[in-house]
Amino acid sequence: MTPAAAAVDLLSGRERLDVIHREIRRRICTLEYAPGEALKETALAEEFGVSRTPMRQVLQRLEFESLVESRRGVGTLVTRVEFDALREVYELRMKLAEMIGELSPRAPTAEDIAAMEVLEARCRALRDTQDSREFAALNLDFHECLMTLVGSAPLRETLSRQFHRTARIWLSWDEALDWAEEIDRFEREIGELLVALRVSDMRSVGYAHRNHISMSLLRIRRHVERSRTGEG
Amino acid sequence: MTPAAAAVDLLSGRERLDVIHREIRRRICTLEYAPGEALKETALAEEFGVSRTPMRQVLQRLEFESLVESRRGVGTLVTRVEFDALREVYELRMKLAEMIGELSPRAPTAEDIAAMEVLEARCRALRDTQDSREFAALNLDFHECLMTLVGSAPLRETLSRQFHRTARIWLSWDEALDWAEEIDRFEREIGELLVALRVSDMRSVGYAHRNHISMSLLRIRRHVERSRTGEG
DNA sequence: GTTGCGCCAGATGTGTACAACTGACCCCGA
DNA sequence: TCGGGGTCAGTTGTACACATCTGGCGCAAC
Repeated sequence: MTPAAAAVDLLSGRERLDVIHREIRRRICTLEYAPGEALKETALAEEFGVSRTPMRQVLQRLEFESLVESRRGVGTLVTRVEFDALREVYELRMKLAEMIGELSPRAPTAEDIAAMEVLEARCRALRDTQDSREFAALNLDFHECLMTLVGSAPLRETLSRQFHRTARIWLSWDEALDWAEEIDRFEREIGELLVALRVSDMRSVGYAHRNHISMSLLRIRRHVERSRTGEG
Repeated sequence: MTPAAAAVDLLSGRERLDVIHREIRRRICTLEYAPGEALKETALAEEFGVSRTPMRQVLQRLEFESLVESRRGVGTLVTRVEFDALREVYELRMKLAEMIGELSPRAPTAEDIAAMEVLEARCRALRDTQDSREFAALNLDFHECLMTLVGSAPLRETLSRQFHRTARIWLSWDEALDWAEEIDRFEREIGELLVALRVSDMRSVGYAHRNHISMSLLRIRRHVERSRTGEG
């Protein structure tokens, strides 16, 4: 029995499928599965200790989320992230982030703040290691932590969906990034959020996150333009 | 062979499933399937001339869209629309509507305007009939027409998803509504959109739609409060 | 050497039998 | 009459066999 199968075989029904879904999504968002790579239902089913039928449910859910695309006779291909689509997603995410403090905002608890402080510490520890896998994991965990602060369920779902759709873009430029600067930026964002959280100012949380997305898009645009110039 | 099966059996693969999905979604949004009603995979599969496997795909997609909920040993239940959830959805839709003219707006063509004029005519014709089925169909068609004007794909998907989630709320108050007033309001909204479309002012389109959603939420709130008062 | 055709391993899509579970009905006893 | 427990018809969840299709490889003709 594979480790993955051992981890999920004691769960039952819907929970098991949720765990498998999260795990495969994690692999896609951390580039363990590269864009364009063909996943195979049979291999995944065997790894997780289930038959093809529930594994296909998971993959279809990922297809609705635009993370994979099933093609008959070929495989289930991990999607690529095109810049135009990414720009539209980021522009939407910016607007959605503004709403965090406006739509049914939830007052942050001491636990929320503590969880965010743990992330801040992990980010600080990351400075020297340049571990891109841990960076990816931190990014996903940060998002999840932020989502717990969103009071409006439909807003939370929408934010989460759009986030995962493009989360892997950073890792694909591994060497091209100024690592220290990226860590600095990330740590600064978490710091800003913590300041706002400690005074229960969810509007500031939303706007700070919005600004982070905005600046990310600017950097992506610069990076893409530089690449195109280099190619032409 | 049932009529539904005859209509879809010449399509193949993904298209066939899309057609079935749209049809069942339509039935839910027009209250042909009442909230709480248990749909049966076997019966639906037989009606559409497919086996349970693809029909389950469709139902799972509807479950992701929060329109049904599968429960083992019971059936696939059409969800109910609670007011708190509805309020959150409407508040999000209001914000999303504002973005129609801001995120990648698309210039309306003569065809777009013509299509909207057809809807206006249908709305006018509806005034005397009080045909709630046609009202529901018109509402869905209007939404679809509006969505063709949205340039940003992620925004369009999100708007559509949130719309369908609550679209059936109107029909459940069939007798309680002032029919003539509802038709008037609807016709006025289409009229406002047409004015904006004719001058290619997509911002006005978005804001007009936002206002329509806002006033709808107000009326829903009034209706709910009146019902609760009446009950208590 | 190049091109084109055909075969085929292997992938996803579909149908079906069986397992697991739920809710209601019925019957029996107090 | 009412309460409780067992039985069972009917439903969704799972596994698997088969149908259908794709892309690549190899061979033959030119």
